[in-house]
Amino acid sequence: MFEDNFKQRVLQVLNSVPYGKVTTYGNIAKLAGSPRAARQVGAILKGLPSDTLLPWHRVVNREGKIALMGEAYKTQYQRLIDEGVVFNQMSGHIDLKLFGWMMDGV
DNA sequence: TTACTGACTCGGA
DNA sequence: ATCCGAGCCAGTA
Repeated sequence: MFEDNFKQRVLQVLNSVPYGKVTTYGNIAKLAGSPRAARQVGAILKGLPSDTLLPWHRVVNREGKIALMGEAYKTQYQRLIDEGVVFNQMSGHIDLKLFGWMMDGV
């Protein structure tokens, strides 16, 4: 009945992350009802089709850094830049105080 | 059914 | 700040 799959709820939360903002794997897991299932969020994003309309690039780790490597990193980085998200050039992290969406510290 | 995996997170050194 | 070890839990085999 009303107990949707964890995956479906994660996708729903992800779809509500606003343009120009970012959130963390752990935060999405919490909003989806499983605070400790951050790793599953990553696994779900990994399985998304390349042509998905979901804003998967707005998800970073708790340090405000992109969890991907190589080409995928560049893709996510560029898409965030296009949305106006600012990266600290020295450390490569995003200031979650400014760009974080529904984060605890805010 | 059990065992292993990992786009994560946290606490301690 | 960095590094390391352990916990977590939904998929997958």
